[in-house]
Amino acid sequence: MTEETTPDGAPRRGTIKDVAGAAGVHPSTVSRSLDPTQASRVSAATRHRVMAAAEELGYRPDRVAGSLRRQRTHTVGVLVPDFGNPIVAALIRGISMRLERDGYTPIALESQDQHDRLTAAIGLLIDRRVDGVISAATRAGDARSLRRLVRAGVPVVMAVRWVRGLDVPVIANDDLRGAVLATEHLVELGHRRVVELHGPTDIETFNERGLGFRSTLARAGLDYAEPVGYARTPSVEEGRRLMRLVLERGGDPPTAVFAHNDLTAIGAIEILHEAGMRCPQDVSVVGYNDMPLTEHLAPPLTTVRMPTAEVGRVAADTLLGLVEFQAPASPVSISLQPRLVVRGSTAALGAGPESTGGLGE
Amino acid sequence: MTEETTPDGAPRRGTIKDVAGAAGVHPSTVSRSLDPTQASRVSAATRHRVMAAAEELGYRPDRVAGSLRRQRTHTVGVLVPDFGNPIVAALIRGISMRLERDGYTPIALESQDQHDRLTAAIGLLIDRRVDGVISAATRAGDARSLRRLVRAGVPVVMAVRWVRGLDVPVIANDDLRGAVLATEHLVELGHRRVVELHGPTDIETFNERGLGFRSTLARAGLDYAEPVGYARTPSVEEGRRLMRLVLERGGDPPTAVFAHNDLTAIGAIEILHEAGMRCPQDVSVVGYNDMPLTEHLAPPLTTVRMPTAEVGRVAADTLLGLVEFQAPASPVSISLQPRLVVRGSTAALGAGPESTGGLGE
DNA sequence: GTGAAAGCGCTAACAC
DNA sequence: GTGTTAGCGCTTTCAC
Repeated sequence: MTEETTPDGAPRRGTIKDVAGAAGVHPSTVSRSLDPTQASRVSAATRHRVMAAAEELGYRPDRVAGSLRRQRTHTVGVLVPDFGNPIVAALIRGISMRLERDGYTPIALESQDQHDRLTAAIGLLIDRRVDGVISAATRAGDARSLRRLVRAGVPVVMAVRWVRGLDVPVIANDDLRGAVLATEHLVELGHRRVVELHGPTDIETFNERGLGFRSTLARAGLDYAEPVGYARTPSVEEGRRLMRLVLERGGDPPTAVFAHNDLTAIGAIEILHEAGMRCPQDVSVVGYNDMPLTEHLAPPLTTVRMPTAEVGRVAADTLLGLVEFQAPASPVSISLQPRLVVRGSTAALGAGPESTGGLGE
Repeated sequence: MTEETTPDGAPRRGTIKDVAGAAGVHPSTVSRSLDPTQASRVSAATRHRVMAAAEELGYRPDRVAGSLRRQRTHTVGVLVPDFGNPIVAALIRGISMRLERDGYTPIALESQDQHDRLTAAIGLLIDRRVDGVISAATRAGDARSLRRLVRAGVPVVMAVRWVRGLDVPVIANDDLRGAVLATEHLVELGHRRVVELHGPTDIETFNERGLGFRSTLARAGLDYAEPVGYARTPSVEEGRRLMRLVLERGGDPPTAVFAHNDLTAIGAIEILHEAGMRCPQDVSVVGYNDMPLTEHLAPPLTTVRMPTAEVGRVAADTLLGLVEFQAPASPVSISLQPRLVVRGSTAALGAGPESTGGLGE
């Protein structure tokens, strides 16, 4: 088995012509034999001869050439804000698994929540001729950039995060519902002074959570106060800042806190402890996301869990629908249902120390 | 501005011919004008005319066609075990940032630590004609699969994880050193009965940590016992299992534990608590990775932090060296230095409760 | 059922 | 400094 090499030493990759030569047929016959949808138009005998030759030579069709010819790359752009975000990890996995089934490859790019990076990533995806794009990185100012994809004829789906004014399918978690679950939980525990720590307002996800919070308070006949501020990022530091603002506002401190995010909740609990208040005995705290390790905190965090991998699966499914068939007249929008995970950071109002969760000291 | 459309309604994308027509030049002149390395061979006047026309038409070169013609996709495969792993997130970010600088696009694929998925991913990358591959997903049995890339003439670099018997550059964390730092810390705190919770042995990273642990004990004149078992995965459950085995072994329980992984450490601490031992008052525990939230645990985890984003950057840098120039005769191997982060889960032997870390009750 | 021919969009070697 | 020509590797009409 002699191995041809190119001038720079790399082995020359076999092409369809090599296989054709070895099998004694025309290249087009090789192409047909290897394409499952066309294979029936080739006689069984020659098809087997071709497959044997291809196997023998270790031939693998060049997907780049195929892409150019077919004007289809079988590639999907996936725009995410941050690879370090556990939500993103679950989303990407859901997307990849679905794409894989249909032979599509994801090209995942990170915006780091910077508008310019998102814009650049979109340009790149257009230049690389992806067949579609799933964006989970969209914030308020990004509609124009995404519209560029739409104008270029690239099917787009928004997943998890979405913005108004863009006529594309949205596959998201039902964040309004999640906030209702969290807030109802606190109300049912008897809490009457409940505040929220609101996430960044340029991400609709958080605005929905605010809506759910507000409406639940109203239904329960409780007072609602405008947030003391809005987190600039979903982070521990911002949770600390907002919680400090709440305590500094004066008046009776809240007995329950709904944080729009687990990290924010963690920061809030730290500040409460530093102020001499115990969680959950004095103040109950609910987070959002159920990120890894939240169950191992002290106290273990009560939080809202979202089916994010499923969102990814459905988003990919929807996108492939657009790619492989026609765009449906009106974009579907799907909300998947979150679920409250009750742990140790919430307790009945005035329940006292005996109801503590945590690692048990 | 009339917009041509294809039969199925998508706007027809302008090609180099359209620009050539608009500028009144030959397509090759357009190509030269738009390529920074060739632009000097075109007169300033026509170049400007071409650029204006390209701008006007919103022309963007088709990277698929370019890839086929140049036999270079400017694409790099990145093989990772798990998108949900924070180490992986940092690695991917380091890699992407470096690749971006040179106009390369990462194609990140997840093996989920399954050999067959890794093999399939490698096949995919070959078919898509990536210019190089960075693998952080390599385990003991995967050398053959990776060798397929080498044989296909694709430059390969191993990052973070590596295996023996593969003649490619390795950019990794110095895990032996990290284990030495962790173990020395425990020894210096006066601990004499120190055990390790050993990670999966098909990942060299963990074997290195075992080596560092063992050698440090020897140097300190302390007894070393073979591990009671090996974690099948780096997880909380496996930490619980191994710690339980240690306690069941009988004899004096250890006063210090070196876990090869943060999650394992967390599981171990849980079991210690359940057995009525306090951390760090009765037993000190060191983890490995410094994953997010470890500082917010009770007690905050003492652990080893690795410069993983930097590993990614260097790995990408090394790979691009192989891609753009020749392969250096002998593969370089680089180890980056970890650093011990001392927090509340370790304390001096017999220091008593007053030295407790944690959120302070 | 198979072959011939054309061409996806681009770039590079070669002319002039 | 610019145009001409060829062709990357494949798929897909169109003949027969």
